[in-house]
Amino acid sequence: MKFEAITIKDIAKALHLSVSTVSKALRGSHEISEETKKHVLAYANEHNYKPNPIAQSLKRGLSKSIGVIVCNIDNNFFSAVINGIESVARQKDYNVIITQSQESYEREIANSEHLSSRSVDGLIISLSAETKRVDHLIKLHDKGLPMVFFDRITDEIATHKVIADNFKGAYEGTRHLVQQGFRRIAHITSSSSLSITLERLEGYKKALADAGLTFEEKYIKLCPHGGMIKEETQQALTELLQMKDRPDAIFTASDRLSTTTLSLLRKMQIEVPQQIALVGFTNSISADIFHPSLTAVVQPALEMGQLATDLLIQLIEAKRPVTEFQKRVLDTELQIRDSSLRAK
Amino acid sequence: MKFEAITIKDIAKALHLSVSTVSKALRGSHEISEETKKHVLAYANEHNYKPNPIAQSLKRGLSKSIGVIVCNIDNNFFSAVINGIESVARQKDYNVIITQSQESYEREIANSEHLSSRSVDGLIISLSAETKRVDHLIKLHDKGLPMVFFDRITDEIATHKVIADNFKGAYEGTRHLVQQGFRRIAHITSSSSLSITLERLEGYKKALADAGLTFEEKYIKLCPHGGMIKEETQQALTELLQMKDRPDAIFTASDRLSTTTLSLLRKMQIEVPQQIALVGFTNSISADIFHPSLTAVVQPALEMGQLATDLLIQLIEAKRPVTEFQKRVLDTELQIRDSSLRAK
DNA sequence: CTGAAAGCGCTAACAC
DNA sequence: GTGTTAGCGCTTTCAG
Repeated sequence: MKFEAITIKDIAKALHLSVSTVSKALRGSHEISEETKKHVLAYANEHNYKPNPIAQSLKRGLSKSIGVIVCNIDNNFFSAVINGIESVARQKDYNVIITQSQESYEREIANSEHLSSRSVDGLIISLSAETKRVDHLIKLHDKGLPMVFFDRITDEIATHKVIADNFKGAYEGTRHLVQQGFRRIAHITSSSSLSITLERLEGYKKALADAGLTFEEKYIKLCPHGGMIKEETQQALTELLQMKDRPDAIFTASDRLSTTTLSLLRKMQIEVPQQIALVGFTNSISADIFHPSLTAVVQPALEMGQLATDLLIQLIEAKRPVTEFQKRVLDTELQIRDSSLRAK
Repeated sequence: MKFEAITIKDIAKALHLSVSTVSKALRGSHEISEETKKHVLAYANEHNYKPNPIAQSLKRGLSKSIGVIVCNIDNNFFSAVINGIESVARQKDYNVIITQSQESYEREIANSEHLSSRSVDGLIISLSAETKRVDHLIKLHDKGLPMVFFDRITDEIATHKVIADNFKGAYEGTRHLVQQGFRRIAHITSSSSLSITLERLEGYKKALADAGLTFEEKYIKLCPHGGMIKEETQQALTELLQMKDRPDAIFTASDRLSTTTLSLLRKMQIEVPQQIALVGFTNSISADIFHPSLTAVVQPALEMGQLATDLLIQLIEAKRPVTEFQKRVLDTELQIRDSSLRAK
């Protein structure tokens, strides 16, 4: 089975014109008489002619589509980013092809190779938690494939980048816990190779330092798969809770980590915030109905997606090679709820 | 800027062969000598040759990509379905292009037209809440575009369909409330034009009937935009709560409606389940950490996506027109949590 | 103002 | 076993 559509040739035949005349007429060229144009347009509309985008792509060497690689769609942060990507792409008449790395380095490589080789005009990427080397992307970038990074970025490729103000977000989240009177604040975060991990860690450290609290290495727990593997989070949490100077608060660094931590605490019947407080990065639309409602550092996910797409399309459509690259840092928002409030 | 890649022609030139020889060698044709094949393969590998998928598509008249139209990605049910679609598509070497209707009829039409006209080989669709007529899809289907419906389906197009057992899911959810001792059970649901609305309503009614409870029209509240517009849900809820024989339980029919209802009840400081119990269709991965944890009718979203994709690819790759269509009905699961438990 | 023809990268008859 | 050629649908010189 295949889908049959009307082509320029069909129109030409029906109207006793040449294909080139029809082609020009359809695109409103000045060299075609008004009358001919009218005929052609009328016939095209009537028969619902749509140019074959594949043929156009082959001709132009551009596919009018952009590829997206995120770790996982099933995550409020990334789905909101994709929402943003989609809206801008649609408006500029680009298709969006979404792929997931599932935090796997292998799959990230496979996806990037699949998406490249002419089938997309550019790439929007957030690195997987497992990714430590970006040679696969450097190779594509060197060959001229435009790309924009967001959220989990790399310094090794010179191109546009869009991130939230991770330092500030983490700083504010941690400072809030300090202000509430918590003193032993743990930090559960992702793979140490991710840019966001470092930035958020720095914000956390600074907030402690500014409050005169000493930073304790033992309170930092890494989850190399960013919460995709529940056991990692379980393990991190268990270790924290077994310490003799057990933390009185936790600051989690990502969407999945935040919800998983809350879920695990609940299973262990540990009361939040009475026994341990919690603040986390999350874009969950349900943070207000969690038990307890979750104090959240929220990223402007939609805007990040929109901006990344704008920047990518600029790169794709640039007449001359772009040499000045932007690193856009958008503000986060701290939404204070019950999970971080000091019991009176 | 555009992405330059090596072509068959380049290989042919370098090896002093013809393009057809190279083409055949690359696909391991028997008519090519082992030696030539070896040379060609070696050169291709070395220079990282990848066939241009656009040219292949144009040639074959197939794009090896499938289009998806869902109302919204930012929703645990749909993102999980997409996860399923993606996994099967990837495995069978198809690209997935995801679009969102945002529950808008207009956008559904625009998306379906955009995706068709040869740029995708088939469509996987869940209808928007606003959609009452499916002429736009009938037109495409009649032209030979394979499509598979899931979740929100239509009877007007003869093709494969994949749904959850909405009747049974709603029946079990409602019966559970009855068993817990609730008697005035309201039902907040989506647009009356959606198949899922009807099926779930029937399950709800049957459960009441089997329990000897009389069905009350006034306890049914429709949200024509399926929860996308918060005010609709707000309105529905307010009306229910102001009744003099106010419901003692609510059964919500979709992901968004369930979380929005819970959120609104919390804002109004109405205790769940003490003042009103709640059971809802939802695939939220966080239902266990809601306040209270939410009793959920869960759909096998991943499997639905996988199955729909399998069926679609069968249609696309069928040698002869398919005339026997399947309607696959997958089981739902009732996860009982606190929101529906009768206070002792 | 209109048409013929080349070519985007690839495949597949059909020659040789 | 290898090469020539036509053609997928479209755009774009270049002639007429």
